[in-house]
Amino acid sequence: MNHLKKLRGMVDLLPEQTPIWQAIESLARTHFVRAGISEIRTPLLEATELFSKGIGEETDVVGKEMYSFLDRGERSCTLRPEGTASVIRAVLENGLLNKGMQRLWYAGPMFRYERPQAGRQRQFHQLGVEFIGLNQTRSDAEVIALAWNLLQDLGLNNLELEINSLGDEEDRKTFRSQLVNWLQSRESALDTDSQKRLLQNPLRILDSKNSQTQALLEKAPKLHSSLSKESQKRFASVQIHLQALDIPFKINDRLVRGLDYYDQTAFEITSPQLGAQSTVCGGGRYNRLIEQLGGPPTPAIGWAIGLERLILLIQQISQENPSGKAALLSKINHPDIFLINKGADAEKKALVISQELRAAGFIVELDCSSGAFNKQFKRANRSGARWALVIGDDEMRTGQIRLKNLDHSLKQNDPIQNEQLHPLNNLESLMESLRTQATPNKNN
RNA sequence: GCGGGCGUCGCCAAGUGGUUAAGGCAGCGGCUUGUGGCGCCGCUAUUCGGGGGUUCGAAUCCCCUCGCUCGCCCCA
Repeated sequence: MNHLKKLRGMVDLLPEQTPIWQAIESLARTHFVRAGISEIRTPLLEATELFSKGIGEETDVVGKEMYSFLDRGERSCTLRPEGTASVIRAVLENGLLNKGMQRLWYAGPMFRYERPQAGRQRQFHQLGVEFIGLNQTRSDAEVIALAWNLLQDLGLNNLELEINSLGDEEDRKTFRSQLVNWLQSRESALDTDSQKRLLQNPLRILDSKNSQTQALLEKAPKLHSSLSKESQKRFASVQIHLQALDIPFKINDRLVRGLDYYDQTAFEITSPQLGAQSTVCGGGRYNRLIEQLGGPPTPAIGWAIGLERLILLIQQISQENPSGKAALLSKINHPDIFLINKGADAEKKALVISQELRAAGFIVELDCSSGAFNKQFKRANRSGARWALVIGDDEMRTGQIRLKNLDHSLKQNDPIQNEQLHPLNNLESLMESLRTQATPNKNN
């Protein structure tokens, strides 16, 4: 077992974990359908240039986290580190903007070459939304509400929505020079990372985790006060709409986000229960990106949810409250019927019956072991199935199939409910009985 | 890229220099050729992530390496 191991930062999703993924995906899909949002699927692999141009050369994602390599034609390729750039590329390349504004969602794996830690992997999964061609502040609120409502519907309490306005390019330019001026005279008080950023990306200093730097920033110039009248009005309007939707939020003056393309509204949804990597959902407006990638000037806004972090949260909340909504999501589909069978003729008949029952909509597990009956019963019990259906030589002889309720509590006291006989050649009465006595699966 | 913690069976582990590496769970087989929850019995690591060294003797000490994990940076 030493050789065939997955690469660092890659993760297998095992059968017991996939139900929760499916539950999230299906709930998300219904939210998107209701909101008139269509799915888009783009390649995992893109030309490196798309991301360096789109996300920004100076960002950490592009500078040190891209999963890049040369293909056989010596082209530089990169496994997508995020979804937005690819979606915009696809929209432009396929002329979708000619059909008007686009409301899109996507889901799938993303790749960043970083050291893994809790809530961070090299291959991870995002679920994202992009509204392209809209600049009204109502669309900001709608996009945020979409994320918020989905997370609520997944049973997540305890989330915090933080919003900020980064203003437009002009606003940021004036703020940047103010901030740099102010900080330069106090450079020695900054932590070393922030000192480096003073030259490269000074706005990022604002969300430094260093407490001394944070204390210093208390007195620094505020981004808010550099916003133009229009940007301020815009931000106020976003807030009014969020209030109208009863979505609680906090304004975080320090929220700047690490991708270069953000403009105006930026937001994050975090959970205090996640440890160091606490952001579940991040997003914002990006009104310049499309032009930057060669398209017509087009406003847009979007977000992405990190699915691994989301699932981490759901699992924590499920533990705290095993009967809550979040806990129901990881429910496993146990079979309705476990088919116990032994003997050449019986096994052939059982195979046929299993198909008929499945065609009728029942979840059926067929035991193919030809093993002793007591072994098969043990497996039936473990499978979590509600019913055991038994076919052996005796049943073939009498033409009666045996249906047993596997519910433990019924064993001794109620033999009638515990075992029934049904004709082998006409499954109608069996199916009828299964339907009318349909009970929820035991074992969650 | 930089720090901290950890690597003994599929999982959880005891063992911290002395001759056969506890135990529990799961798995398989039996008690019980055709009837499940319980019980009892048996089986399942020539080997302690890998390599090298010290020693009469190493899972236990030293060095190197690989992997996992948490944190920093940054992000979902």
